[in-house]
Amino acid sequence: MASTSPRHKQPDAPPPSSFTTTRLRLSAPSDFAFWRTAYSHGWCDLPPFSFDAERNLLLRVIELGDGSLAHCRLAGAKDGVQATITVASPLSRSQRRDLAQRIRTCLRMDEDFTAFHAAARSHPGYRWIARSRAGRLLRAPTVFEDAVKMICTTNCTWSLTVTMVNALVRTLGKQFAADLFSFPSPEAIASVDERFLRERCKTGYRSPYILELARRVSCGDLDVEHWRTSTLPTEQLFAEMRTVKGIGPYAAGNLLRLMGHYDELGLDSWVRGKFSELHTGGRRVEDAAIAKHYKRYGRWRGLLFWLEMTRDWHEEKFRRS
DNA sequence: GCGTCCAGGTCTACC
DNA sequence: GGTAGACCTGGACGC
Repeated sequence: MASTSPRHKQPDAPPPSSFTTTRLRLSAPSDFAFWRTAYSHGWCDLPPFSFDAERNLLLRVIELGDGSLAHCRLAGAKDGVQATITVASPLSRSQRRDLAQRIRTCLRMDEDFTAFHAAARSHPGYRWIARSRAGRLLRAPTVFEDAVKMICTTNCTWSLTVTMVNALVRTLGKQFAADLFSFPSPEAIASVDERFLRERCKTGYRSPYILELARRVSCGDLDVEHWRTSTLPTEQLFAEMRTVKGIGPYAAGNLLRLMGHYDELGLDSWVRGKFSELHTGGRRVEDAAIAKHYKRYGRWRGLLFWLEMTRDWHEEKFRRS
């Protein structure tokens, strides 16, 4: 998971004016908050996502099921999301449905957070979560993209993660317009070798892990997309994720959160420091002590934990949410 | 400017 | 099961 707050940069250049622009209105439950979701962790700062913090916009290129590309400019609306879509040729009805569903998946618009917000209200220290309608965590259109990005967050600084993902997108993604690309498919990554990833994408020792994941997914040996709908108990899903090389306890714990399983914490150095800052006056604490602290919150502990760690991102920078 | 050291998760070999 | 070292890069630091 992105363990530093996203940094605002200039949004990508707009698509060519010769393209067709259309609008989609996506309805959401009353406890949905667009910007709380878009800015819930660092994914909004990793290509193909980008964001405009001045105007509260989330942007990205999405690849549809038929391989066509659409540039999406997403904004919060009174009852959901307003999407401004730019495409090379007009969307068919099925393409519009496909695109709408992918946006809803990224923003978790069809998930029920009623029980979570009720749980948050029952703890005085977490009532702000329900009030601010927080809880939905942004994710990619595909689990494959989430998994590759998660591997790219391991054992490095956030700036290096941005470098790696940016290079993957620019060298192996499909180009939509001058500076706009999709995230590369498993097949695209599987088509190159380890040296390409090391030298062109700067993924270093993670290269064989990313390559193996891409090859297993592209040949059908591993179905990561079913992780989002899996009914497996969290422990088993965690174990399945751990079979992917490069996905250790931290990466699996954070991926689980993106799959809607919130009983793992997914600790890294940043959240350990943040926990110490908030709870022990800066004194270093063992992972077991952090786990014990959140155990009382049951199946929601991983989400309450994450929202507590990142609360100041919104309060200091985006008070409008 | 250059060299050295360190931080950051995961894997593998070894005990 | 637990531990140590390697992996790779960028940033901090000292010279």
